[in-house]
Amino acid sequence: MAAVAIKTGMKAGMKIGVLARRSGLPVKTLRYYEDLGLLPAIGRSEGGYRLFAEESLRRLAFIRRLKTLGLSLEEIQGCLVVHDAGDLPCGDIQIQLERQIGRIDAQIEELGQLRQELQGLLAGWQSDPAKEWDVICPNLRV
Amino acid sequence: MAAVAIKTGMKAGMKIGVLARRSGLPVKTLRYYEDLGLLPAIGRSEGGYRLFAEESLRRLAFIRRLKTLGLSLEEIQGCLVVHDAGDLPCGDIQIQLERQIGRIDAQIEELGQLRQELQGLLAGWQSDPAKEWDVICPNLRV
DNA sequence: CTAAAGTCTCCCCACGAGTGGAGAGTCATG
DNA sequence: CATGACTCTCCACTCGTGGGGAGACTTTAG
Repeated sequence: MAAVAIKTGMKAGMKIGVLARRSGLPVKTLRYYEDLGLLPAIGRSEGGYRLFAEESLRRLAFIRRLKTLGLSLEEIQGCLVVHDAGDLPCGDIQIQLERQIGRIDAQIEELGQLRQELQGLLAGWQSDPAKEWDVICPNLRV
Repeated sequence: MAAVAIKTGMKAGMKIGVLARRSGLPVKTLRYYEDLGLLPAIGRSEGGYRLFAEESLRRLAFIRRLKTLGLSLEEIQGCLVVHDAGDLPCGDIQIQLERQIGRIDAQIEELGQLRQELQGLLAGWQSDPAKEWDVICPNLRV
């Protein structure tokens, strides 16, 4: 009985397939994250199988959330390193998110300019102009 | 005299280095374009060197222009095929550019939503909240 | 004990638009 | 004719985030 209690009570760690099912991520992705150091396993089974703690689920949720916010795995890892050092990563995450807003703004700006250029071109577009010998498309004065 | 006139008058074609200098593009890029079929050479010299016509310069200007407008080489090639068939590619280019505006709009929309999500998160951000045991960053309710 | 399912490592593939280099051949100038 | 500049082909690599599969091993259920 005690042995059973110990057995069921001791979480030796999930194998990767269980973590995959519980997190909804492919096994390949979990291995990839572990290789990157993003998702440390607590160890290996006797046969060499990766073993993950419950905490890995929180970690993966965190990673996924930051990924949907547009952070790269490298940036996410930066935050996790802080967390793993025992500190609250909120400050670092804030910085990353602000930087991300900056990137987005730059991109939107760039896209807006491009859009305007395209609009301007199309505004004066003649779909069937006179053929010119020295230009591929007379609408594009290159 | 006649021979000289023929010699100077006959443009046997530029070698790739000349085209590179005159177009401002790297030799490697020109070879790459030629491999893709984007920039046909008029032939080869006896020694196997690519020879390009003057027209290649216009072609490259065209390619560059459409590239700055955000079209892929594949899309550009689509337009050039029409041109090479002897037709005016204006209609096809117009379609591509309109499609490109559509892509840009979709991207801007997506970026705007992401930006808003980030803004919302940062609006209520607490850079030094109480530590919680079951969450990596209390600002991110994952 | 056996068969199936799970897991391991290792390597290649994808995308787009090139870039870099090796080794060999060609051309132009002195 | 020699030397340097030019060009050729072929191969690998870049960046990020994994996916696919082979071949071997481990674990689990019956």
